Amino acid sequence: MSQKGFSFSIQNILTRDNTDIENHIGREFTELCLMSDTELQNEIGGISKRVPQTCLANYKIHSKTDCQGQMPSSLESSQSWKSLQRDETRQLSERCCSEAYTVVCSEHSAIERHQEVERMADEEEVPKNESPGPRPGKKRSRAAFSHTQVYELERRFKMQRYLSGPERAALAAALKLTETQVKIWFQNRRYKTKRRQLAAELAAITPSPTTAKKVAVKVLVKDDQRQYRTEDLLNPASIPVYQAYQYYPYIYCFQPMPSEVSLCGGPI
DNA sequence: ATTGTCAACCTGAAGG
DNA sequence: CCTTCAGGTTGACAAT
Repeated sequence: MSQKGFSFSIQNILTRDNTDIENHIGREFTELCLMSDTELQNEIGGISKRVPQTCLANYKIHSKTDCQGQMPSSLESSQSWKSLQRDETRQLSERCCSEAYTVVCSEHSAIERHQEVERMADEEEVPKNESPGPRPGKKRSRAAFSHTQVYELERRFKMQRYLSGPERAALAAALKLTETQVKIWFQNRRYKTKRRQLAAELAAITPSPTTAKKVAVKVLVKDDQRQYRTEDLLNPASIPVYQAYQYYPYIYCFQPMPSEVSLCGGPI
């Protein structure tokens, strides 16, 4: 069975369409979800080097949800499921479980409750009117939005690049995010789009290094020896050109500089 | 260890 | 004054 080049799509996960995955792996979800972590790793670990852990977790959670409504007791005690609920793997489980699990389960999972408690704690620490600056003594956190949240945000962004206040509030409520998170996400997304657009335009007009134009330059110093007299330098036409250097339009920026000085007009 | 990604954050400007 | 924006930076995290 060849598994090379196969990877899960978010759509697979969101729509719980397991057919593709099962075809590639040659096993059913229900079989996989009863395996130990090691067995599962051996079975499907090589499918995607890029997101093995995420896939594994999604795979397992999917298996779990597909076994509803009666959860097999073997699953309940499954090592990976238990591990997902441990603190050290909380982030992984938040990322991978929230959407798949909550879609199926009407009651809140332990993970969701954990998220809620954490969110409430955060809101208590930072009053709503206060600007969200760095909190002294507390490490900056970087939430990882779930697949569903990102999918919905992207979908909405495709439709409209800007949200009104009520639209933002509605979307935030629907995705269980704060309005600030949605606002920042849209800001970052717009900036990202612009950056990529600029990069693409730049790439279109910038010649590649292999096609860089070669021009002649004069060699003024060689082996620490001046090659020309001062009067020669005042009369450049007398100096023969050296052909071996490639032309880089911004090469004048790359002079030896003190460490505090940045290149090309940075802060001095 | 390095690199890429991205949510969070900062600054300054604009608009009400 | 407050909010939102663009543009940029920071820092956490995962992949390599």
